[in-house]
Amino acid sequence: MTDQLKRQVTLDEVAERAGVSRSAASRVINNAPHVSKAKRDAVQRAVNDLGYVPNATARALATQQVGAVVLAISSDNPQVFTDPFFADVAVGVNSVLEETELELILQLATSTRGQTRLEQVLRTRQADGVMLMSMHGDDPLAQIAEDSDVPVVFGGTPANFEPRYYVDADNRGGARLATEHLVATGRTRIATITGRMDEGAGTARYRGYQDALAVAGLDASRVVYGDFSEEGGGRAMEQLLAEHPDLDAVFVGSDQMAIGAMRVLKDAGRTIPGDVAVVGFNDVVLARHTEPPLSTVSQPIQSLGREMARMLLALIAGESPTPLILPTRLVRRASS
Amino acid sequence: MTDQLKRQVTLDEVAERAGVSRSAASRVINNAPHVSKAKRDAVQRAVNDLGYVPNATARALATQQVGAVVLAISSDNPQVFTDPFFADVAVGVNSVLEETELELILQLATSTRGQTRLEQVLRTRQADGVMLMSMHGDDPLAQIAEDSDVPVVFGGTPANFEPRYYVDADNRGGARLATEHLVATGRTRIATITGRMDEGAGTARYRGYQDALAVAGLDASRVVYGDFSEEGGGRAMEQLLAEHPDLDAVFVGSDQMAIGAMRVLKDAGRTIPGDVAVVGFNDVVLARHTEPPLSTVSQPIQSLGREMARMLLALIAGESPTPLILPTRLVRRASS
DNA sequence: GAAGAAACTGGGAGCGCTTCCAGTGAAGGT
DNA sequence: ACCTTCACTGGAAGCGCTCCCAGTTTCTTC
Repeated sequence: MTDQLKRQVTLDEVAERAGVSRSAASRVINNAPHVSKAKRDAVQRAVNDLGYVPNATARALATQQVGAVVLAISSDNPQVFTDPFFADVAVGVNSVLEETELELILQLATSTRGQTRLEQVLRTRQADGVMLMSMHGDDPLAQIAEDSDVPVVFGGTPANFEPRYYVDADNRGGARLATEHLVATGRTRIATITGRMDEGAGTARYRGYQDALAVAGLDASRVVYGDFSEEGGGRAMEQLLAEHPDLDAVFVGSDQMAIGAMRVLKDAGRTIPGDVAVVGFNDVVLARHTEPPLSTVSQPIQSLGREMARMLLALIAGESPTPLILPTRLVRRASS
Repeated sequence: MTDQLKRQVTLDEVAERAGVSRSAASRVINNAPHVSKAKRDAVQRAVNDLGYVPNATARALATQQVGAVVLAISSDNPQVFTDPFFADVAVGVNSVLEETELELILQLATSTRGQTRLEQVLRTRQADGVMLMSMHGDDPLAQIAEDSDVPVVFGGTPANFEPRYYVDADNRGGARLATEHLVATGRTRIATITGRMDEGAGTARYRGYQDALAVAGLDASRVVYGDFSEEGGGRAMEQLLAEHPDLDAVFVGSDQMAIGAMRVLKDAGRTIPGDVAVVGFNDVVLARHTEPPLSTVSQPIQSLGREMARMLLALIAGESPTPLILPTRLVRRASS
């Protein structure tokens, strides 16, 4: 950081050097029409000579467009972003944003301050668009976002609330697939550990479980409500074992919880999949490495990010995209 | 996105309602001196009544400060960010930025476009500061960043290049710890699989390995160069086995590679840690769940992010912080 | 060759905020 | 009572860029 902050080259200087007006220079920068070839070239040359790069801030002020969108994770847990899930989403989002001029602002709205800031962005258009993830059912931000003037697309859906624009994975379908698979392999006393019931993913997966058992005519009452965490999964499994010692399979609402559950199962002396089959959801890297490797439902996470970004772009362009539900598929491994 | 984009409340409106000049209003917003208590209160009230929120863009233009810093990951691999490592760094960075007014821009400079953009940010001060991660030795961005007018702090260091401001983990010390541990447990034919040798982390860990063996008076020639990936680790292990079938331990430059190496080891019929002890580096979550659980060197990743942010803040404030090296520690598990 | 259309061109008014500066008046000192 | 001193105050000049608009030039077409 030297002191001689060499002043930025401005449009005026470019215009002067090219011998044209600032308006003309601006036009060629934004390649708008109504500039003669000669001037266009002159400006082009001046730009190169001077190494001119437009000042994004000034442009933003003049055009009333920020030139940035935010990817927001709203949660009470500062560590959520630590979930590899989000990194994947971010990669997807980035891949499509990279083709545009838009910056990606990361808002981990995990403290009150963060929430407030996100709220202000939503209310006062401090970004051209917002992608909102991991909303809990009663998060007031959901409604604020829905009412906002700035384009918002949800990633996943809160329970009890269907946003206008969202992209989600087919949680219900995936859960049904998983449960059907358990049925098909001869299990009859199939339990489930759900995710948080105030998140769409939690309830949808539970419904998928119910769907499959209803069709098969099996009892769907072996359920314990979990919280998506590994420890929570362990606790839930203990409770399940206590209340339904006869179970021969369990569909778990997330891989994290499934890992906790498997540990408890093993500690209790049950073999997997001999005594009880386990299938999770998400297909995190870890699932491949557990003992035994975990059967799970895989969702295209990077695609989710990509589609969110695309949908947001469409919204910004003034279109009205329809919500998107991405397919999930069963990945069968040794635990079932 | 309704059409009635209710125009934003401006400072002028606040001033008018409070019956003061715009200058005065501006002063109280930025709580600068030279405003009487009476006016201050009046403005305060107007702000609340109107729900005024300053326009960040306009402010940025006037103050010549962007109000945002970027966290950049420069790499040729679009998937790098998928490494849970970065998510952790981001969480750390966010935790300190949350206390400030600064936005966090994520730059996954993974394509040519991305690199170019990052370069422009660096050259034309489109951000108040930059945190740069995962630089390869010959990445031209390193030099550009170092010469830039905008404050830059490096996360980790490229090989052959010591940036002015950086925070890094004590890779060499950690590697030495790991290797000493192998020595202490009676191993004598200790091999290593290195990381990419154009990254500081790669070379430093290799040196740590050499340090320990030199002190112990053991042979340090059983080395194969890896690339930090799981497959690369597997290939490296195969080569090691072929060239040094007598090895009884291997220090691997990253957990990812260690996982690949363990698979190859098992496939080759060697028991872990019976025949050969394995220790990795990073302590990714996965390390806890491998079979057997992987001994590894843990580094405080979130702290790294936090310290990078803090250092950047200091730089922006005009201070001259000194580089920081964070401690690493050995986590002993069943693989050694 | 004249009229009308079409394509350029540059002046200037902002976008919303900060900040310099000259001016005002009250408080303090002698 | 007079002169400083100093906290206020608001007007005005930008920050760098976009874009409307009126004026000018060039091109068509009879």
